Amino acid sequence: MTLSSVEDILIEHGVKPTPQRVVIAKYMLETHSHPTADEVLQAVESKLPVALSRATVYNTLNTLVQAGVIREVVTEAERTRYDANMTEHHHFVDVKSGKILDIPADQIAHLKPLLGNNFKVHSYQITFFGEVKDQ
Amino acid sequence: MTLSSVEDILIEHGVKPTPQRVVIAKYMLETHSHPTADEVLQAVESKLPVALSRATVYNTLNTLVQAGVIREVVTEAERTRYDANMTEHHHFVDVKSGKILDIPADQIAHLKPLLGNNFKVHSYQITFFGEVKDQ
DNA sequence: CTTGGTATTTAGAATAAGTCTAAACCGAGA
DNA sequence: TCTCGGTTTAGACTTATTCTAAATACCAAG
Ligand SMILES: [Mn+2]
Ligand SMILES: [Mn+2]
Ligand SMILES: [Zn+2]
Ligand SMILES: [Zn+2]
Repeated sequence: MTLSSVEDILIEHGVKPTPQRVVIAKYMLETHSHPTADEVLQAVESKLPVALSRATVYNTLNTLVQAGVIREVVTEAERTRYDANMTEHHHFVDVKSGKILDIPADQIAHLKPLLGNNFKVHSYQITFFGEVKDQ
Repeated sequence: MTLSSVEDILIEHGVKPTPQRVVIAKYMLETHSHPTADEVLQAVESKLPVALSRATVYNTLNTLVQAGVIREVVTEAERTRYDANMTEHHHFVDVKSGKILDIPADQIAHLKPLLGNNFKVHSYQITFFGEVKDQ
């Protein structure tokens, strides 16, 4: 992904493409690792000629979430992760490695999930967000 | 729920029933509110003749999780909630009130969830925990 | 009952993710 | 070139949770 195509994506989403934002968005759009803010900082700071502040990483990630470029992923209480895969999908956490894999939504259309034989599901959790009408 | 029946439950789970643990477990077993550690502390401290330490609340909640008396619920990044409902179920977060409701697992056996007309689902997330076989 | 060892509790310090603040910086116009 | 609003920065701050070290409770053996 070229820097200028990342710029285009930011502009399309109404985000002014500063060097910090471009480099962070580029990293998010290329990785599949569902990184934490700190992982983004580590991965990206060497790509800029100036120092990159932790505050800027958080500011940018929050801006990108607001703009609909990325989303937050909450799989553990300790920290938030970020994900540029905006297709409807869920997550599979490998408890051994901690790695988070994407599961396309249509792949679990029939519950008692048959994800394929490569996944051994210990447990899963569905969390709904919405509104309750009565009381 | 009587104090001694709570004691029995703790003993059955291999947890020594101290006054602090009994009072915390009793509260957890009676509420349906998926409280945070701090909410447990608030609700319970007046029930003991001695001061109750935050550390004891966390120690006890962690002990009860380990023992299988309660479980952790992670619906938001900011803090962990606790739940004594150990039946297979998921959670519905009312984004207006923040309240968390239990959804029995069999109630969503057919996806594209029909929870009944009292729930307006904005979004939902399924998180699997398990092991991946290939890489 | 004593005594000593182990588990538990406690207050407060420490840790760590995330936010806030105030000053410096930057870039698009006037 | 000058100005101004938006952005970035370092570091302080907040807050949930854990850690620490001392005090306490409990219990078994003598
Ligand atoms: Mn992906
Ligand atoms: Mn319940
Ligand atoms: Zn994802
Ligand atoms: Zn529940």
